Amino acid sequence: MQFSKTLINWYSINKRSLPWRQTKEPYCIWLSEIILQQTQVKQGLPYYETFLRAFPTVFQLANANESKVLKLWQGLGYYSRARNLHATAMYIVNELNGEFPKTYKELIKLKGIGDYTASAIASICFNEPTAVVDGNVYRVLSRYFGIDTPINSTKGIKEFKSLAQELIDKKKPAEFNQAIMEFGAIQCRPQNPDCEICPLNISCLALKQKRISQLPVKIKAVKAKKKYFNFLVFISEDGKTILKQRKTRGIWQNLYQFPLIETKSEMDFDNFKNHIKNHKLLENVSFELSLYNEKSLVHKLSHQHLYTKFWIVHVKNLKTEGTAINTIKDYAVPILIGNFIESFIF
DNA sequence: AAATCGGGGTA
DNA sequence: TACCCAGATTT
Repeated sequence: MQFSKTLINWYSINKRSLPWRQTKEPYCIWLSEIILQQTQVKQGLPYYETFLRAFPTVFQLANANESKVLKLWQGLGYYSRARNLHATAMYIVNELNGEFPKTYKELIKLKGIGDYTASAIASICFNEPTAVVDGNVYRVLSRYFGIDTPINSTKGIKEFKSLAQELIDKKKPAEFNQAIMEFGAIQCRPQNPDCEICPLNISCLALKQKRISQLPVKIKAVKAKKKYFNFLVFISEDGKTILKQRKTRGIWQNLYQFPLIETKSEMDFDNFKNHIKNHKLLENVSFELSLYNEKSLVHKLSHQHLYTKFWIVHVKNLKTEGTAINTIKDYAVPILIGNFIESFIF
């Protein structure tokens, strides 16, 4: 197959020098693959360095507290990746004597490892010919073969996986898998790819049919819902505030935040002051309320747009234990909270 | 099968 | 704005 040879040749010339390409250590490859899920290389790179420095092997990662892992993950998003990373590290150390499974079939049983990551580790570390299908692969295959099956449909997922599996170079699975992904990231990029210099332009069906900009096809995402978040930033006279760990399912699980009051609409000062007077943290408490941001900060997530206000609540004493303000930087918080903490003068 | 889970980058 | 990113998991 000329397709595979061309890709591998292109890769040998054009691949970026990246730290996880200097090793075949399963721990390193696993770590890099988890970090890079739905994450661009530029964004994930510093996290990879940080994690490897903090946890050089799976044993250090397994022995860490989840809070420490989440703190280092702060800002990268999709925090279930960090929780699953830590849980799987503990499983590998405690149940597998620190040794990684060596096959796709065993790898995919681990928390946080799905079809893509199991294929990546199995091929890169253990030379198993299992094809990876990530966003890059969907794009390259849909264009080159002119396939308009939606890539996020059940049919599309099976179809592209099957096609990639047919195309993989079984003698060089690690090379092929990384080549097609890198090719998608660098050459066959989402917008305005330079098809003039593409080594596959002669036989690319989408180019021939002028459908490059229309492929791959993807089923439309649902529109994000608006939510209205009001954070209570307590400040006591003895230098404490209140941070609470999110234990509910949903976004930011196990991260910390200021006490949150979600409302049906945007709150103004008088409205909100009246709204919180019966709040359990303010019962029989004299407090002085001020609003940090008159205009809501809009924090956009994939499925929610958070219209956020930070309300400063000065009190003499807290009704709970509280957290010393000079230690709040040690807690893993959503970047929305982190940005506030950085800019606010306590 | 569809929804959910982040945050940053691009055009 | 809309879409994308070395996807996985839950509903």
